[in-house]
Amino acid sequence: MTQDTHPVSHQDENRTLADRVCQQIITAIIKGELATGTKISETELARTYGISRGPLREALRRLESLRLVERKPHIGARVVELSVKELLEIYRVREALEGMACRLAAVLMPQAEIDSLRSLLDQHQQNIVQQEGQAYFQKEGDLDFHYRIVMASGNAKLQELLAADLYHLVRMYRYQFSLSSSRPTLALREHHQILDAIEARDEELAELLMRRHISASRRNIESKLNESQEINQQESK
Amino acid sequence: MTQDTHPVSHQDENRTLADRVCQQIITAIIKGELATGTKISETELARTYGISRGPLREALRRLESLRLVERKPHIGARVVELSVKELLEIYRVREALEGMACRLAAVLMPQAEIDSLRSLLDQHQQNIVQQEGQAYFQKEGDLDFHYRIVMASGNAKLQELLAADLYHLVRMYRYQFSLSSSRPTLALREHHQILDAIEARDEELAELLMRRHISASRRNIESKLNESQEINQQESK
DNA sequence: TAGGTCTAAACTGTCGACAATCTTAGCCTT
DNA sequence: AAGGCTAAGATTGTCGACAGTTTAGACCTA
Repeated sequence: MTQDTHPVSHQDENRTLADRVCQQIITAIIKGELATGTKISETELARTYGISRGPLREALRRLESLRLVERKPHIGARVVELSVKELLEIYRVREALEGMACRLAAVLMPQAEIDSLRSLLDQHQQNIVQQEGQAYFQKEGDLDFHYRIVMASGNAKLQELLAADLYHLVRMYRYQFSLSSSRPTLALREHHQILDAIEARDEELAELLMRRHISASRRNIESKLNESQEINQQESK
Repeated sequence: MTQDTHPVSHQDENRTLADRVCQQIITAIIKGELATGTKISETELARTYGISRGPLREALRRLESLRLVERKPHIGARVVELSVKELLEIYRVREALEGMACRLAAVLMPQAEIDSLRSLLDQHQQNIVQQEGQAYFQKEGDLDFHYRIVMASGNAKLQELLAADLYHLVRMYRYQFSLSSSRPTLALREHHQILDAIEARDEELAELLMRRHISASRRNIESKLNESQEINQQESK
């Protein structure tokens, strides 16, 4: 997802210290610079970013609400562990929420936005052909498509849950598991079908297709990850 | 919702100051003791609870992630304003998420838990008859039913989004708008039907019925609130 | 040598004070 | 008199220090 499509406006030097550092840590975590499971020392991290522990704790608390770190009282914060199980859970949630978002978008999305989104898909097509591959597409471009539909739902709660919260985790999993779609052409066709349904103002179909699309992604990931990688799912009491 | 069915275990005197105060403020907000739209003074509220501003800010941060307060940098925190619009948005989200939860529960919920839930519904029946009315039912009992199904989904993300986050807001709206179901008997019958579908392990039907159930609630609220009350939907830039 | 206990170091939770920003009230200008 | 500017007050953001808890390691015991 590109920076400027993001809901939070980043006219950087106006915000609070905790805000900026929080954003930095998010990036570091998503890109894996702070490895999963790492214990985060408040003192040390505060020194690293050149701030006091106060703002840093605020940033950590925000990261906790994004489910990027876990905190336990008197023990400390660690970067979350990724597990196939959780990833699949997230896809169930996305199936439900984005399905609803798509249904609402089918009613509300202005024709102009539909046209614009259509051209975005054409651009994705170009990228697939040019790069002969899946690199760009599933990594950021795919989220752009989903992001736009969520925004078109006109439902602030949906936007907040998906775009502001869940997508951080999705991006993290993609980076760390190197998840690029093994089916970029198929996924693109599905995107077009979804947009067709929206353009036809067929809410029922739009929701159905979006749910199928995400469900297919989930099953794809499921079969791929269950055989190859074996991510350790730690238990924590 | 009763205290002990809650996910966070409250063996009170073991937790941190911010934890306890956070819980207190949540209750105060939900019950309306801190009126909606009220500006929260950190200094004053800290004095009220006899703690320093540090833990209080942590509590406020937590409340922000629950969407019970809104914070703006350098300006302060205020209790959220309630609006019909947001309440309806929440019901859309619930329809999507609880529909999915119900689908999963239809596969996973153990028979013993189904039986237990059935007896809970019987108990609700008693309450409706005894109190000749809707007071108890929709207020806390209804959430108990939904809560149990969400828990039976076996999906931690769903549980977290619904039970830990969204239900606080739902309870707040119920308190403040005095929302008790105008159709307790009908709602109870729907609950039974949903449970029937789960017991029959019919995921498709279970999801459908739950979505209809919540959707009906939404339309009910919609028609009731749009005519009678006129909640002011402030704009904030 | 294995296990348990105790002690010390490290870390998180909490507090009070200072700095930066916003708000408000008064004054001046037109 | 109305509107804008300025300065003082209040409030939030940030910092450094202290207190309580956890953790790690050494020492002792069996």
